[in-house]
Amino acid sequence: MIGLVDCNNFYVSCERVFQPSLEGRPVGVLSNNDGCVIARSTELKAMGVEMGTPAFRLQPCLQRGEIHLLSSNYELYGDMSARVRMVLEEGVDEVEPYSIDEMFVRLEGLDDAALTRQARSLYDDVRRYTGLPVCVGVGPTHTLAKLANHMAKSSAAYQGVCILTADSDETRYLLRHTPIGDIWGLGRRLAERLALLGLRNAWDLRNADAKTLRRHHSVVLERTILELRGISCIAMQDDEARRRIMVSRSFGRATGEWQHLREAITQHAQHAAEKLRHQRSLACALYVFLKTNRHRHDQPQHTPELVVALPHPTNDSRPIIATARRALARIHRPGYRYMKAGVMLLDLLDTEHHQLSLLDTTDDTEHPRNERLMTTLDTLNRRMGRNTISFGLPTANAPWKLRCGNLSSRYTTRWGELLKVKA
DNA sequence: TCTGGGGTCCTAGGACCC
DNA sequence: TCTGGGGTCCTAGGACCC
Repeated sequence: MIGLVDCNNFYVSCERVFQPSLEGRPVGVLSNNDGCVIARSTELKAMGVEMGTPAFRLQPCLQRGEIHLLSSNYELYGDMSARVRMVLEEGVDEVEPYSIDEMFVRLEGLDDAALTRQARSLYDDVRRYTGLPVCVGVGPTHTLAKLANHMAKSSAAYQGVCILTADSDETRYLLRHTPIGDIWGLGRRLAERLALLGLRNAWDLRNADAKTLRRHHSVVLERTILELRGISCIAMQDDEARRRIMVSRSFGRATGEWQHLREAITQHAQHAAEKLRHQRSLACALYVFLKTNRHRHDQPQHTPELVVALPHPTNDSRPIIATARRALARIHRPGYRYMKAGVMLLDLLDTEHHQLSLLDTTDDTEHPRNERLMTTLDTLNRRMGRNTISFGLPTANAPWKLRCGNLSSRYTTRWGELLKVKA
């Protein structure tokens, strides 16, 4: 069987671990730049605040003190996620992180009673050791585990743990009451198209002809149908290496100035290179883009982009930054007010399997030195905080820097920001 | 005034090969 | 008039996820 451990209102819960006064109150966490709501506490959801609501629309509630809005603190959330993973790894053999707040676990060779005990103990352990509330869903396939988790979350009767078998009355009942759009992997588009065929809920789909639907739609749909029947089609993924690495941010204020754009791209290229080294990969190419503010219909729009090859496969920040800057120079057009910039690393290779290029002119003795330099850089930045050492010194108060008006402390990753306890 | 930042997989169609 | 039958690789774009 496969379990899905999903943290409840993850970002909000991370904040509450260190600010217990937020417990029981309507709390939202905002996207970068404090732009819109990306996580909501149960209380905030109950007030009718939708995902993606722009922060400015909530100003009245905020000023009346009815709600709390926090800037997002990814350093904290990332670290809390790693802790959840460690707790799960104590309890089960195989953990597959699916997103920052969800992890699949493999639960094999257990009878019904043992399965229930195991799921319950994962539920208790994560809460006890990290302070985060979770729900646990268990099923014969990823898709059914996902559904079970949804049930555990939405009905208090389950007390946070729901176990579904392929062919029980309970499963049948739940499938009948699950709209197609709520099934993992099937979105709004497909739901609309399937509705035309009279298929409305998961039970209809489970009993539909998988081969025909594959022909008219896609193999993804066929797999989902089989998964709903309890036939596992989605493998656990063990390789953690990403195939693309993207770093992009909206700016705090729009800017068209070359110097500012160059700083933003430099910073993004640096962070991307850091991520690249962390997963032990090399990039062969990169992609750079700029965007103007698409919500400003009164201003001229420009969204240039460019893919360029790197001189050779590398994870060294310097050629990556240099290439990104050259690409920027080619796409930047004066006279536009840009609102977002980004760098994506492409065609990633595993460091181990890399073949040195005949055309690579770097002296062989340079490679180990460059590697040591990058390793030192990463170690310092990891220990002392990101950007302790960086290429180029960004302008103070540059317009491209993020706005984050209500950022909580990085309680678990910065010595200077530890929680203070008053006696 | 103010609207996020990442990812994945699949498909269709073009270019090209024998 | 008639104009094969495979195959691979690459890319853009759609759909979906959190």
